[in-house]
Amino acid sequence: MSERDEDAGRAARSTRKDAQRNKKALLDAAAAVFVTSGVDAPVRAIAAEAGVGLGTIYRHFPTRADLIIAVYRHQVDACAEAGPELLASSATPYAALGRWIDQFVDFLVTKHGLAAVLQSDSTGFDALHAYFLDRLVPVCTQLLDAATASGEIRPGLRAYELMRGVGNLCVGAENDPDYDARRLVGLLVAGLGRPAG
Amino acid sequence: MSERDEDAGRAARSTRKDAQRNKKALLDAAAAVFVTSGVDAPVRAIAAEAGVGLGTIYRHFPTRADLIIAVYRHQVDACAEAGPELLASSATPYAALGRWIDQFVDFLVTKHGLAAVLQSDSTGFDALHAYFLDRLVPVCTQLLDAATASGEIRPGLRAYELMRGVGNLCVGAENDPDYDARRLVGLLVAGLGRPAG
Amino acid sequence: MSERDEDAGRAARSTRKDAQRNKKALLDAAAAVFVTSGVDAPVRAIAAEAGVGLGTIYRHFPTRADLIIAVYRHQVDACAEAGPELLASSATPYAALGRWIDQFVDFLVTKHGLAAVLQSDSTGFDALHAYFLDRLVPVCTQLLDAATASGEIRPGLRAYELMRGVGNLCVGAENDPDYDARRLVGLLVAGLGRPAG
Amino acid sequence: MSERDEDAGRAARSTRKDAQRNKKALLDAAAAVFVTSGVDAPVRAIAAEAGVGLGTIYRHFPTRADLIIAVYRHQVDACAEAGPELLASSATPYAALGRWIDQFVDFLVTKHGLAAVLQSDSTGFDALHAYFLDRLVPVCTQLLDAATASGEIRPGLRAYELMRGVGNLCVGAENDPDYDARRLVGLLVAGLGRPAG
DNA sequence: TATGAATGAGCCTTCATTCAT
DNA sequence: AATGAATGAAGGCTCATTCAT
Repeated sequence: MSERDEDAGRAARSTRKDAQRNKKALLDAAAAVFVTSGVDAPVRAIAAEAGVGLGTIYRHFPTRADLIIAVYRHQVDACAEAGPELLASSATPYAALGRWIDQFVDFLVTKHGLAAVLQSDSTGFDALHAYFLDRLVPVCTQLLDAATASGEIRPGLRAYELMRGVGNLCVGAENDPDYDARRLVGLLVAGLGRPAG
Repeated sequence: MSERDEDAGRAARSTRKDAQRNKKALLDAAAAVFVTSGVDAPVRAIAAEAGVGLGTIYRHFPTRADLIIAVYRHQVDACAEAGPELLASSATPYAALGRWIDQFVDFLVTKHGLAAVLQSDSTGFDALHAYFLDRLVPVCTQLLDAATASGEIRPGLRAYELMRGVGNLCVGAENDPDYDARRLVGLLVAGLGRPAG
Repeated sequence: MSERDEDAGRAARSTRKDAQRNKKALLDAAAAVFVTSGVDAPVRAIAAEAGVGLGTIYRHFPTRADLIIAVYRHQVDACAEAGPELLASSATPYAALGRWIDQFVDFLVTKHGLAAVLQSDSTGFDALHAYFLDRLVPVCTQLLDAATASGEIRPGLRAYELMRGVGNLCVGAENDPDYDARRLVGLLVAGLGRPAG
Repeated sequence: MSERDEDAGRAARSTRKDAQRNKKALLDAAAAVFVTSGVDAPVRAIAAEAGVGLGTIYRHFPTRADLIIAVYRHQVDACAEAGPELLASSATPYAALGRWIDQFVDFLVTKHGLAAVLQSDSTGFDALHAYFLDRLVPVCTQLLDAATASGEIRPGLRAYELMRGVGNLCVGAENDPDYDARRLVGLLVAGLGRPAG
């Protein structure tokens, strides 16, 4: 809008496109590297994967947490948005909760090192940690409340605690063929159900 | 009983008291530092905490795995020995399993970073990881089998998976007042119980 | 001629002047430190001498062998190229051999620690050792063969052995005013001459 | 003889014997380790080879040079003593010189790292260096003077320089089957001979 | 006296981060 | 804006040397 000059305008615009392209490339590269080497991967590795310079990473994402948040924001948002939808489309709130947890688990299990971010001591990932919880705890709370109201589950478990538990169960799951995080989460959710009678 | 496993009898490698004191100090220091900074803590930090030189660590524990194993051996052993005892003294096998898991959780929760060792990708801690599983999986299997035989739990969950799950639930538990690992483990064990009817 | 072997043309890896300056400074510093402390000198010492950080060395020369080779490459090349020229310009092949050896000695004597690289047990300098020999042994062989053919020297000595001998005679020469490596090499070459009659 | 007391005597005597035994064991061990790993071998390795404690080495040989000197003293002495004998028993002084050098080479070549001690910059081995030269240079001078007097060799080369040259030619010889130090030393000595005519 | 435990300087190497180009 | 060169802190490890036992 404000670029009308011939040269300055074109330059500014093309620059902006480059920047956007770089940002996208960085997010893709970071996602790929995180899967391979975890969220602690060397910055260089990410830059190399993206085919950009080191400085470009720091320009777009001053801290590592900024990058991680950006990488996973879309998926976190999708997960948050799925909550109400599942509640509306499922037979019971407990069923919705189960499905929502399943989706959350799918997300975590496919992102190496991501589950660890849910933990309280994720040093250096505070912003990311906070983002996760800010976005997801309300949704989870809504599901828990509904299932409690319907009498399907025992009351008392807070969403934060459930999410931490689910997150923890997913830690390291992708590397171990003998460990099925989904199954254990299933047991956890089953244990949450009000005992018959 | 197991106190003398290493230096059985008077033919111990070293009888020097200061050396033994240092070894003990190192184990205590390592335990403390592991709580604070995890099992990847700098060797220097452990040496400083113990008030000994760097070389002293390398003398007593040539590799990091040696140190970690030594730090937790006693407690792992105690946990292993508790299995049969609980089976004998509890009302039902499922109750024994629950108590044994409780004891295991108590152990893990008080030793930060330890739970992480149960995970499969504990790079560089293979020896420790193996020690844990070699020692505890058989005990846990015995308890699970008994509870399955008594019809109290659904069959099919392997001890390794249960222990990994419990271990995971305990990761980071000690630092977060809002997260009660025991409670979540309780839900997991409850979920394991055969649904009434 | 050989100046541009590495960064041939304008498509050089890096055009940054400061980087080139640093690389040059590192080569000079390494050469100087090698004279003082041998080719096993601490990396830090070389970095300090060059006035650059530690990482800069590792960037330009990932391994110590890379650095040593780079330090001496030009001179080795010059020496190799001088062989045929001397053969063409000298009165007899034996005279050419003598002059070539003189040049080689001049080279070695002014680069402390370099002579040691000719030795067989230069642990960790295999690449450098190989470079030296690959480059110079053929030249020396040519000179020896010519001098043998002209009947000026006794046959049988291989170029490798002669070069090792000359190299050895030069070890430590620059630090000792009472030791004249050139003189001793002169005796060696004289001894190689076919006895009159 | 002077120990007559029952306890004190036995103790003192046995102690003295132990000490001698240890010193001998250390010399043998050091000689063996020097052959294997050079004169820079870790002190620990020598102590281990000798089956004594670290402190024992330092008691008997406060510095590394002390140990090296002790290890080679006998052989240096033997070499020194061989000079006059060879002069007396050989046909000509030049022949005696050649034989003496041969013996010296035999000595150096069989002791890894020893030849390097002849060099001027043998940092930390100054005492050893000095011992070598003090002992051998006079002998070598005597041989050179005699051969000069007999007109067999060109005059002017000092004993120190010859010995340095021979020592240098022997550096690293034991590890390289393609390098025959004796042969090269032979050429050097041949080159020393007065040219016919 | 002998032992070997302890110390800590010193080296190597990696990688986050800054900044000249 | 982008690049990647440079920096240097951080951490692992090895040994020479001292000194309590």
